[in-house]
Order: sequence, then structure tokens, then C-alpha cells
Amino acid sequence: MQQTTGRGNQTYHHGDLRAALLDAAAQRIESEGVEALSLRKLADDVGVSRSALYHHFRDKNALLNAVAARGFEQWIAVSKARANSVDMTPADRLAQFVHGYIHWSASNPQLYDLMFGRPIWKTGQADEQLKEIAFPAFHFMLNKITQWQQEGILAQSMPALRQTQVIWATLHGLARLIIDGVYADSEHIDDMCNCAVAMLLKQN
Amino acid sequence: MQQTTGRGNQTYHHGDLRAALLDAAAQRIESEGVEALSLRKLADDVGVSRSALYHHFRDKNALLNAVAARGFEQWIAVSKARANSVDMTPADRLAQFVHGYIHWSASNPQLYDLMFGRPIWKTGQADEQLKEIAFPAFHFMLNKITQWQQEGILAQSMPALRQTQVIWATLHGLARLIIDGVYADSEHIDDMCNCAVAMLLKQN
DNA sequence: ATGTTAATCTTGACAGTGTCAAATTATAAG
DNA sequence: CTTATAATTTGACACTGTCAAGATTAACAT
Repeated sequence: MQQTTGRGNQTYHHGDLRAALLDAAAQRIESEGVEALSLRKLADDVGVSRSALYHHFRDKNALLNAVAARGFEQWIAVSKARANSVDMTPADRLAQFVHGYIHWSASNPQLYDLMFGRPIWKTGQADEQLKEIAFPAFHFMLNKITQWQQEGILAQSMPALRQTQVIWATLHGLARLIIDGVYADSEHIDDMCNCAVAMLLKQN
Repeated sequence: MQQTTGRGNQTYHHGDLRAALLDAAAQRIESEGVEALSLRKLADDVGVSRSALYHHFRDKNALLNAVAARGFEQWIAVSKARANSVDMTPADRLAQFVHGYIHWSASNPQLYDLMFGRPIWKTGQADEQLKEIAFPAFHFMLNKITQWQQEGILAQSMPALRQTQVIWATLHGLARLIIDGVYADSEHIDDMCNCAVAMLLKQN
């Protein structure tokens, strides 16, 4: 199930087709978008025939789920790394979190779209494995925001869960508007982030 | 181009196919979602053959643009009607605006998804006509928020444009999370709206 | 080493899809 | 009534995701 034979795959069955498909899919998605991903072209990229894929993924949606799952792993890693930069005031950490979130989404627009987009989450198309990987991402945000509440830089009058949902909605909405280009220019990313931070911070 | 002959169309060419297609498309979209819309099934619904559509819309995207345009007209009408309820404090009006926005999106999820979704706005697939109809919607929000700034219930330290973008991002993000069911339950809509309002309002 | 089992990959096929060109029909204009 | 113009249909093409059946190869037990 892992690497069956370590190296030297030439005219193999294929070696590790699953990983190759994931790589190629992620690459094609990031360059052309989710909606332009064709399983047949993907098979061509990898040099394998069209329905070979079905021995590693139940269907196209399962493949997308797997790519999204990898995206979440990457997202969490980046976010945690950012959160561990110590010598900062809480307010600066919040600001950095906001800017980091938006910049990551703007740098990986297609992947962000896949991870947080409708096709996967709507109609229960997210499989259990993806949910298990995605949940820590939300939990991470919930923790951060609870912490900022306790540190006194966010209002404390509301349940942390609700506040997390609203703050995340702000970030998510901002990311979507920028990515989709809906009356929000990507030149003003930092301006918008600063404005968002100012609005989130407890005013006193 | 309008109604060629007023009434009594039976075994006509079809009468007014364009309108019939729009109606059928809107209906099918709202019941099954944008991604499930098939031009051929749509033609069946209307009782016409597959490529009749192409004499009224350049392609599928043009049809979707037209449906979205109708959605914006409806959205603007509803929003303006809500905004004209007089006897209220400014803060209550803001609250009502937020609740109204979210409830409308939750009541017309598929249409909202089409209007503000990626497939139309990304990659410049929104045609000029749609942009002309959509722009007043954004202008309407910009006006409202500028007004609330002047009335002193929103912070005045930021440019109205930026603040509009961020507030709209909050609403848009909330709508998306609820519609797509991404870790936001639709049972708690009002709780989340109240939380959002509390965060937006200038705290003093 | 050999025969068996199980995994992997390919080929052929099917039902869909959006879209175009050419042919057909009905409406409007002269 | 004839002509011109718009609306609609039929046939076709290239493409999509997915499945069933057959072929190929790896892993395993003896």
C-alpha cells in the first residue's frame, strides 16, 4: 500500500500511481482550476490509461477529496508555523494571522477554492477521511480565537464558537471576494486585511 | 426582441422562448443546483430541441449570466424594500440588514451561489450586462455603510470602501459557510447574525 | 522454482455533455 | 404571392466520467 518496491520503476505496473496521480492532479488544479480537471488528461499526464485511476480512487470526487486533504495538511502546517513566532504582542499575532490567511489563499487560489468550496462540502460529498483532516483546521482557529478572547484583544461578550464562526466568515469571505475577483481588487489585499484587523480588535 | 405578438401562443414557433428558458433554468437551478443544469434537459422541460437555445443565448455561460442578472434584480428589490422600513434606530437597521442578507441567501442558496459564485466571476466570464446589473447591488451596500458610518454606529477611522469590502466579506463568508455547510449549522443562523452585528457595531 | 492468488492496468463500450453546420420551417416584409 | 429573415430541428463531433471484461504483472505459499 505504501511504496511496494523502493526505487527503479521504469516499465513497472507504475510504481506508486496513487501518489503520482495526486501530484499531477494538484499541479493541474493549481494551474487551470478544479473545473478544468479531466481524468483522461490526467491519465495522459501520468502516462497511464484512463481508468487506471479507479483502482486507487472510487471516483473523481474521491480524488478531489484526497487533493483537498493534502491541502489541509499543508494549510495547518503553515498556520502552525506562523503561530509559533513568539516575540509579538497578541494584537500583532492576530494581525499576522489575518494577513497570513489571506495571502495563503491568494497564493493558492485554486487549492483554496477546492478545499473550502462548495463542490466538496455541499451535498455531503466530503468523505470521512477529509473531515477528519479538516476538523483540526477549524479547531486550530477556534483555539486561537479563544486565546485572543482571554488575552483581552477580542470582545468577550460572545461565545467563542460564534465569534470564531464570524471571524472565520470574515476571512473566508475576504478570500473568496479576492480570489473570485468580485469587486475586490487583489492590489488592496493588505489594506483590506488591515481594515479587517481594526474591526475585529476590541475597541477601547 | 420583446414580445413579438402579445398573446395566444400555442403551436407558435414558441412564443417567447427566451423567457421560458430563463424561467425553467431558474427553477431547475434552485431545485438541483447550478452544476446539475443540463441544457438538453432544459430544452426538454420547455419542449424544444437541444440547440434552439443558441438563438437566444450565445452559450451556456450567457444563460447563467442572465439568470444571475435576474437574481440581482430580485436581490436589489428585496434589499431596498427592507431598507425603507423607517421607524427604527440605525443600529436596528444594521441588524435587520445583516439578518435579511443571510436569510435571503439561505432561502435562495443555489441562486446566491450562482450570483456570487466563482464560475461566473472568475476568469472574466461575467458579461457586461451582468456587471451593469450587479454594480448597483454593491453600490447599495456602499451607500448603506457610508451612511452608518456617518450616523456613528460604525467606526469612522477607515475608508468607507474598505469597510464596505470587509463587512460584505463577513456577510458573504457567513452566507457561504451556511450554504455550503462548512462547520456552520443553519440552525444557528440568528445567533451568528447577532454575533456579527455585535462585532460590527462600534463599541463604546 | 512453480503454481496460485491478488493486485494492477488496458481496451472497448455506454450514456452523458456543450456546441456547431446545414437543412427545415414559420414569421414578417415587400 | 413572393421574398427575406428569423426560429427551430436534425446530424454530427469531440469531450466527459464510469463500468465490465480481459490481459499483465507482482506477491506469496509450497
